[in-house]
Amino acid sequence: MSLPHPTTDQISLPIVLAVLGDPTRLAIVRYLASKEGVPLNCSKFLDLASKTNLSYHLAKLREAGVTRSEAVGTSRLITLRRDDLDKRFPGLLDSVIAAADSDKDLPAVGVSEVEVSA
Amino acid sequence: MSLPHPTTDQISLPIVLAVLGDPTRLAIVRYLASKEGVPLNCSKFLDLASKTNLSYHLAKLREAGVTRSEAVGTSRLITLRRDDLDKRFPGLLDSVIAAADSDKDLPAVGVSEVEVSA
DNA sequence: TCCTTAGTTCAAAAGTTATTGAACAATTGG
DNA sequence: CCAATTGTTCAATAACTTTTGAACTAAGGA
Repeated sequence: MSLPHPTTDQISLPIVLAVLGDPTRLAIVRYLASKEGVPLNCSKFLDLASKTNLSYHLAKLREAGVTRSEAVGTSRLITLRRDDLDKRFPGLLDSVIAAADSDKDLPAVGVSEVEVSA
Repeated sequence: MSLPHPTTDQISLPIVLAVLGDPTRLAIVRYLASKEGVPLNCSKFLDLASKTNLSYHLAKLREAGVTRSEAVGTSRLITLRRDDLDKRFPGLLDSVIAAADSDKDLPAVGVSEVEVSA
């Protein structure tokens, strides 16, 4: 941990909803959820927005308490604060992610990626 | 029905989240949920905002597909589109309402009301 | 040490949303 | 018909949010 994060009980519902109500941030959260446990760095999300803009969106997610950013070397490792969100707002994250997964119009990370098969 | 409403499959997740990410609108939805089945008119929400401003917020909720507004005489009867939302985003509305109910900092309808007992 | 990589910060511009008051429309009761 | 009630619309403004590029910092490798 390095940057300011709200504590679990400081996480606010309207702020979380507003933060998730942006397609770019929803795509980030969805991707983090799909790689749960694996801390990702910002470069993973470069197909969603510019580096500067990503920095802005990732800061919003962090400040809302949705993600945790840890400085490691020159990278930031980003993880979903699933436990904290589940404790504070039971069921919310799961239903948002399920809804996002079912929405074909949403931007997504790595959609234009080449699938590497064995 | 009288005013433009999206069909169930036109309801968009980021739009719903953004619309719910406003304390006034969250309070409206919460109150509608607590009076489920009872269509309410706008005047019920006058302690949340001015008449003009309510008109704006209620239009946002309607356009997002969260509520239904029916013109009856000079009133609008407003209901939650629970079935449609549950179909489109299972579990989402319930978890948002449960989270809102547990948040003591959120504005609410009728909080300063006198309780009329028998 | 110098260069590269990873990401931030800052200020400006662009775009969007919220809030207001005054004027309007439609329905209903007297 | 007249007045009251219920809510909308419009234009203005205020307040935020998003996006951008240029300049920056900090760590790590050659």
